[in-house]
Amino acid sequence: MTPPRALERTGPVVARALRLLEVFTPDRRSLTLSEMARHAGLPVSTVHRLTADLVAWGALERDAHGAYHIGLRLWEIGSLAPRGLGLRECALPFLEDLSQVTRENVQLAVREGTELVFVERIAGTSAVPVLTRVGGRFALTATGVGLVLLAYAPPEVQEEVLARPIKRYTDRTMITSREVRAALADTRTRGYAVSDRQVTMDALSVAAPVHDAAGEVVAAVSLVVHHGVTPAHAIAPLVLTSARAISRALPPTPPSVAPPE
Amino acid sequence: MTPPRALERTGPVVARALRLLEVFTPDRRSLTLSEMARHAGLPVSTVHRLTADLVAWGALERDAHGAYHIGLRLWEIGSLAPRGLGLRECALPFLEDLSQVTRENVQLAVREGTELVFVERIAGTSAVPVLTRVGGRFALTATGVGLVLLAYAPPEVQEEVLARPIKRYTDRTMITSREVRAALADTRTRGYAVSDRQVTMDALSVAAPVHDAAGEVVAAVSLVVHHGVTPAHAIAPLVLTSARAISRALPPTPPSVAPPE
DNA sequence: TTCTGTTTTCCGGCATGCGGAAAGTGGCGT
DNA sequence: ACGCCACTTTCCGCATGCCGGAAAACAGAA
Repeated sequence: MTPPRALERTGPVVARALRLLEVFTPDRRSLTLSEMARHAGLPVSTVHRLTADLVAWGALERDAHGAYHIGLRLWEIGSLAPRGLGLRECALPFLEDLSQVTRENVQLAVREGTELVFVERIAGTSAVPVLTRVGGRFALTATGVGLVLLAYAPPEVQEEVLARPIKRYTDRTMITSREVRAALADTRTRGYAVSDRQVTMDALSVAAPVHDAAGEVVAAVSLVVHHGVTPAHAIAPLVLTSARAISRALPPTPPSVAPPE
Repeated sequence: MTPPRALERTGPVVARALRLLEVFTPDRRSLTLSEMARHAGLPVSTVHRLTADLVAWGALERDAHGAYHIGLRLWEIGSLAPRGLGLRECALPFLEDLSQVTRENVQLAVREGTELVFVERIAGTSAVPVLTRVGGRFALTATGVGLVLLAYAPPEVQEEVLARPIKRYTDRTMITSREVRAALADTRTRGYAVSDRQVTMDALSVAAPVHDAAGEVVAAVSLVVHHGVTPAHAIAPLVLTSARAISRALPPTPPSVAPPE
């Protein structure tokens, strides 16, 4: 049924325990002991022992039916992540301005390895439905924010992403690495990225980079509007301005250079 | 200088690694290796080894200066906590209504052991300054949300909280367990709690319980207004209504009965 | 330069995690 | 009612892999 996952049951250390947290995903927020064991590729008795520790600390919680969930404690600690809530708090006022003015969707994302993670998303009142979730992941190749983050990512990351087959969402989604490379070049020269009907057929998004004090691109903001109403170049100044404002509001300490992979 | 922390360096297991995450707090979001060791009460070499694992997984990140931070990965996983982002997502629309109508502060909190954790906080445009942070902790005895959560908490928890000395914020803060007991009783009979100048001298908060499908109190909502403008009983219906609406919006599965302590 | 407070590496001993197996639990279909 | 099956929990002996002192490599500050 559920692919039991190719597993190297070799157990460095804590890695084992962390593997148990990884099995929770946006669409699997609740798991039983044996489900966890299956998904993590670990023997049940081992999982039983480890979960006991995790529950004792509050990283996991157990409900009335005996199923495990991610615990509040973990959320609490997680909310201290500079690139998570920290970034969100800095950016929020500006994102709200952007949202109020345009009544459209605003998104804030950072890169994590070869994917992106949405840190905030404000739904405009009359906005296009988008398929994103705060804390959710997405490919770097299709969205506006993704193109920005990829355009300014280290070359190794770009190569790794381009080497793999590219996910298609609509029949306008770029699928050859040639197309993507061109889009990345455009992004760098213009200073902002455009994603026209790449993810859904009714959305157009324009995204701009957020820099830290050291000049590194640490995040990307985007505005997602209905396709065909306003041209991208008309939206761009608005997004660029917000991105600059956020950059200026970031704390002087570099928000950390994460070792990806 | 920094209290090196009374430590039982006895090392069950994973507990050790989790202890390393605990050393991060809202006002200490960035720590060096040896600071972590000191605060966790563990030998440096042990910490060095463990952090390596944590960094490899993404629970911690390391910045240019070699300092450690909570990693984005942890935030990501943490955002799957039903009592964290999950709850927030259910409640947000209602909280926003409440905020828009009153232009005051709205707060959503859950109980964790003998304290409360703020899950969301919306700052009204003309609102009283409050000293709370999303993801932050607070005593159960002073705020409106706290009284609600305590009023419906299991007796052991109530006793434990009342047995300890009660923290004072203003000279109107209740400090005897007798006073608090009375307030809890009032809360239960009225169905909502009032905190009048208990935390700051210019704020009045009214809070109501949020129930899950099983009828358990799982969270509390509150409205924080300027003291002296509107009487509490005039605000109560608004808060009660919102709390009911949120209760109805919660998923049928009980959001988990956390083993506290 | 020297000195103090780091971070990193190394390694031998033994504590501790490991996981198979068997006992305990519960839900479901017949 | 019964027995079946899949799940959870407990137990225990083996050897794995963690543990942390000590010393080396490093980085600033005086």
